Amino acid sequence: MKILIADDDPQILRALGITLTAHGYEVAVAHDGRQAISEAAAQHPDLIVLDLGMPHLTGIDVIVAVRGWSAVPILVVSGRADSADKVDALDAGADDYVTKPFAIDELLARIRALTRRTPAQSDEPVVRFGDITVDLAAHQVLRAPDAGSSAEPAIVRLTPTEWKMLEVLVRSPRRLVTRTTLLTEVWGPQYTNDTGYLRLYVSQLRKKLEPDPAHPRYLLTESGMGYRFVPDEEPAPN
Amino acid sequence: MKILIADDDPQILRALGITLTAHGYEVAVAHDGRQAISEAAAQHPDLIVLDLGMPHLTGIDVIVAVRGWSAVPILVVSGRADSADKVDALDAGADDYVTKPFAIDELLARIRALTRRTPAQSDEPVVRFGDITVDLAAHQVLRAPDAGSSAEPAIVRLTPTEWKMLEVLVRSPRRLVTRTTLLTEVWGPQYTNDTGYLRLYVSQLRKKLEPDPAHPRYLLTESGMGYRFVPDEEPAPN
DNA sequence: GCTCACCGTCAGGATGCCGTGAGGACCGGC
DNA sequence: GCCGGTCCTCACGGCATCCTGACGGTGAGC
Repeated sequence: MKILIADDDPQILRALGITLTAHGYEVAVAHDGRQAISEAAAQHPDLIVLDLGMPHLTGIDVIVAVRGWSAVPILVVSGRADSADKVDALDAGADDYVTKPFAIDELLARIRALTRRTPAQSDEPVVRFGDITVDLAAHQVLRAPDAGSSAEPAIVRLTPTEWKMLEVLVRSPRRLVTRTTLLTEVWGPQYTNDTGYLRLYVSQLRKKLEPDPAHPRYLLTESGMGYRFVPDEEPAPN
Repeated sequence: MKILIADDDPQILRALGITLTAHGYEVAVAHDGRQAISEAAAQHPDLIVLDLGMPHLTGIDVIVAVRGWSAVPILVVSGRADSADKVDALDAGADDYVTKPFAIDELLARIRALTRRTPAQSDEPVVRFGDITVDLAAHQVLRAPDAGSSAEPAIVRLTPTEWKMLEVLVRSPRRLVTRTTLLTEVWGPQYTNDTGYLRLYVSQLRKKLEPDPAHPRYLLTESGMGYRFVPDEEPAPN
């Protein structure tokens, strides 16, 4: 769940960012109206927390611009408590309006209320290699059936640890992933020196994903350093 | 566009009724919590303006009850400005919270904001799997009769908790639903660690929905991660 | 050819998670 | 007050997952 915070006060920006991150949200920021619009377009946030009093563009302009192409929930935060301001913002397309100063608990509750109506729709990518399809959003791995057969794609069952490991590798295609980063990402920050699980789980992943586990083609090992996920470049029709 | 106003103060009730009628809304009224629930069920309003401080039932109870079967927008009006009250109401399922005294213009703008958002999601689908039909809009689950029999579809009775859980799963077909998201969606944002209810309700849902509860086909469990609803694709030959 | 470090794989046991039944607490209806 | 329904707690058997230890293979350096 990604939230875009648009505010020209760096202090508020920072405080809000910390709070939202602590509550499990992914956070993007913008310092003025123009940036708010471009970030909203680039990041596809699931919600926008928008300060009305920003330079370059008024908050109303930002709302109208974003509403031009997106139905993302917009929560306006403003120092002005005048009802005319609220009416203007809400009628421009905002979904909620909170006046400063506000209780952070209330803001969080309002964020939950708004995101409750439009759940998820994350645009996580789908990674393909060989006859394997990794769907990051659905947490699912599928194996395409043999060519010519019209059977269903088969579900590849992964254990939680196997999945986390595959996720880390697949999110950094073609890049070397150090043994220590793999350990900390999958098992936690306190795990730093390998005692053998890495080799085990790489082995099991290869057994489940590689066409020929003995000669890996996608999950490569860099001796002494770590592992590397390499998707096949061109389709390789041969 | 029909709005249900629930308030025990006849003066406010009357003033709001006149204003809303003048703005083209159809108006229904309730004088206490119990009546609010029954009117909401009978009238199917497009929005509910709910006073928190009513006799017979607290406003929170009304929200929870209505949310048990309906997603109608709920705008809470209350004399209490304490942020804890706001958080409780919003987390119970309210969509907005306005403190008295309020400007009538602002209330109207918030009503417009809430009603603007809902028609977009009026495409409540009907989900089918096996001999089960889940009607999200009607909040009903039906089991088709045996083939050849000309009997009526039987209604499958679900408790409120079972329904919420099924709804969350069915709304994300094929996607893994984490244990924590299930908990927060069904029991509320403050519930985050399982103490066993999840397993219990999944078990009961399977007992009511699965053709063979011992070998689930639609409500699958991903050990260590969560659950997944998988509708059947095409018949899947061989 | 030898050593050594590193990697891949297998099997077995410990741990934690899952499904399910029984029973108590609570609440609204009669 | 009694009763039916719903929700939750607790306990137990079964199983998936995880980790450990051991063994063999490979390649680099000498």
